[in-house]
Amino acid sequence: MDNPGSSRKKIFEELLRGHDCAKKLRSVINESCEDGTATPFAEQLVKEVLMSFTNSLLFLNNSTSESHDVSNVLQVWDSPKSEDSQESNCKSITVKERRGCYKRRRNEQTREKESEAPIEDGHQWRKYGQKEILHAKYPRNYYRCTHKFDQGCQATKQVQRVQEDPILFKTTYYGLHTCKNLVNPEIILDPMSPCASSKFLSFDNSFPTPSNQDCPFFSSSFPSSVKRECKDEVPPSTSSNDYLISSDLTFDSSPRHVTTLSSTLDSEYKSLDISDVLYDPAPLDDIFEIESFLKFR
DNA sequence: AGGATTTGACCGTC
DNA sequence: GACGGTCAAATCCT
Repeated sequence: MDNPGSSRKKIFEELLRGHDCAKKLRSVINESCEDGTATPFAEQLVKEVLMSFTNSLLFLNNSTSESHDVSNVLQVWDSPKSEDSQESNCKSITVKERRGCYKRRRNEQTREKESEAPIEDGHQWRKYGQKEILHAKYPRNYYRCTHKFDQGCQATKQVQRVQEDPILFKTTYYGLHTCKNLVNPEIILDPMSPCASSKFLSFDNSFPTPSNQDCPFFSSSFPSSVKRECKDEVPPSTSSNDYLISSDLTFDSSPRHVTTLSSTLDSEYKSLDISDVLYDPAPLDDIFEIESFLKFR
């Protein structure tokens, strides 16, 4: 029986092959048209095929361990497992005994964002701690993914007001979401965004733009009136699937799909390597950049 | 009642 | 020993 890594590699290669074929098909279709552009329907079909391959590749990438993984090549978020190898010492003991089996973050890939309000980042978070930080005027708030225990999602974030500019909140993300909420996130790109290079996602319609009123995650630093973090920073519908591309909407440059969310999510996912590639609202061809990453293995 | 937040304590790292 | 990250009991909210 093949080892998992080998199987995965084969799956990747097959997906890439399909991806490549879809690309060629697109060229064929375009060439078959006099003006070099395919019919909208054909174009849409090709897009959907490409999206399917892309999502599969992305899924595969997200669901893998860091070994034998494009994550390594792509410098995808990885948990500091190597560093924490001794953590296994903690796993066989009881929860009570595990207490204190904590590691200070070090050399872990992070992404940071500052915004005027707590960020709607498309995930559900639960606050698990607050800490006064030395020389910092405002406490740091610690959040973990709500799905930490039910899905083993290791994503965490820290939110702290910016001392120099208390209007701003600095959010630091650690780890990738591996949770999978399979509710259709209806992700779209925002080709109109000024930060075209930021590959962020937007969720169709309705989730509210966060405001201080809605998302007062700061507690003790903010007296009384605000005790809770915003009920949900997000609609309960997103997760690693957030990174999936909706074939309906993706790459649709029509402004009607542009939601106000862009401004709040915006460069949230800037550092999402493979996701970046996949969601870059640049011309469709850019999506094939994934190949250069994946073939790097 | 169940889920989320608060907060003091624990413990690894520096 | 100080600091920072996490745990978990107590508390709060819906």
